[in-house]
Amino acid sequence: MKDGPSIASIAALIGDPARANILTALMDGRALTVSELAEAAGVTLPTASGHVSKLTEAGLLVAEKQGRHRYLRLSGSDVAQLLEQLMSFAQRAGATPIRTGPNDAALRQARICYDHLAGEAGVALFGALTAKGFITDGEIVTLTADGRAWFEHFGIPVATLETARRPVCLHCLDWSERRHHLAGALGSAMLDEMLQRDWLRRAGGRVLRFTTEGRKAFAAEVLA
Amino acid sequence: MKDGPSIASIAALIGDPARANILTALMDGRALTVSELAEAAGVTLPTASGHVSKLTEAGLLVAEKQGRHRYLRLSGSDVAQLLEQLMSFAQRAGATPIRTGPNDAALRQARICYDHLAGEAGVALFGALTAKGFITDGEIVTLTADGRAWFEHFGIPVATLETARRPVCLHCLDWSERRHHLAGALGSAMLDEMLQRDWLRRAGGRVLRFTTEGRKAFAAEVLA
DNA sequence: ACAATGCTTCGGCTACGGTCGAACTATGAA
DNA sequence: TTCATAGTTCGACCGTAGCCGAAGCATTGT
Repeated sequence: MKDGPSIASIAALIGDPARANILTALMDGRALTVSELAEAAGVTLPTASGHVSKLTEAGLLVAEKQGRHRYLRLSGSDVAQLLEQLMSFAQRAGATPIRTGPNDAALRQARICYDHLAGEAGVALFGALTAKGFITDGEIVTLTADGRAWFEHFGIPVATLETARRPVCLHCLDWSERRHHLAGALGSAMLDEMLQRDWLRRAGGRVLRFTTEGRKAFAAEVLA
Repeated sequence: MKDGPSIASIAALIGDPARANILTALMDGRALTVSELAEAAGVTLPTASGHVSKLTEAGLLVAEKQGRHRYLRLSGSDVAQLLEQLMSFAQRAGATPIRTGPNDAALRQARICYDHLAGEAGVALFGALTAKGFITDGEIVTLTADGRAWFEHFGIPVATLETARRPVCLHCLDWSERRHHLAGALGSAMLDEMLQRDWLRRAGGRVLRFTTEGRKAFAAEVLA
């Protein structure tokens, strides 16, 4: 009974613990070397090398050679989205006793999802933007005229973003909140700008932490 | 480096060929017995039984006992959506040479995705409904007043649907078309109505085939 | 009560795939 | 040229998990 593309191979690829670790380690959108991935996955270098080649062959990762290093990143945000979706299942499945780690709470509050803001803060941002009518919340999220003005004023060169091939607005399902947050070029630029302003900082892995001033400013300028 | 819920276990669950077959066999939304699943997956009954218990334990399937039969179905449309998303990867990954089977073309044209219409026809339906302003194409797809009237006239008791707990409108990503199609209670009711009118018929597995009259009527009454 | 059917559990077999150490290649530095 | 570091490939080891046949429950039918 052949029925659509065979999902088994791709799922099995993600299903190995070491490879899953590699993939989640890359979910902050940065590119890591094979050695770094080996450490992240808790395996030796040769093992990681094998996994990486399988993942690139399947198109989940892309490699970029630079000198004697090989930098690997997720091939696109769609991969990140798939992983987030799997997380949302893994969570409620409760197959694992969910021994909520120390940084788990931090992850829920604010984290990087590929290249944009996720977690409570990400969902709050998305909600505020739609509530104010800056974006229309749709299958294809679109930017309104008001929104364009606001983003420009915020310091994001919207016009420049639109010339690129990448979709400006996208949404992405948040595994911890089970609601959408802003992705796409705009989501990426928004996160960059907030990091630039030192509203929040990377705190190891995917965790993002607000600075005290940043939290205030975020509430006042964006959410309010 | 603990980082979010562990996706490996859930992915590994889907990653086994026999289990993947079981899951795809259930993607038409119907409930099948363990024996039927065993045949679909190409394994013996004891083997299938073991797989099924793992899948139910993980919350991907739900069981319903009826006499000495045990009917199994996907636990929800979100599972179907996850599977469709995996298919979209499996497809472009090209890990498998994609030897496009005979019914592959048929699958692309019209098929059942859990309980609603998918494939070219499903995407066309969704497009037509949005183009006419019957639904707004959003993160949360909503039904407009015009749309409500149209669906009622088409023979779908919208008010009744809204009393149920299930969301009326949802979208679902189509693996073959890479665009959204209509899901949710409305999508389900729409498919039921079209089957009722004999516009299309189940043709084995998930494949749907238009009747000649059905194709005309669909084009005239819905797409036009 | 007995047989038949649908499913689960058990025990044992097998094989696939992940893992590592060691050897090899390639790039860059001294 | 020589050494050091990053990565790949190879060979061997091992564990896990899928698979089946046989036996055991449970439910229905006669």
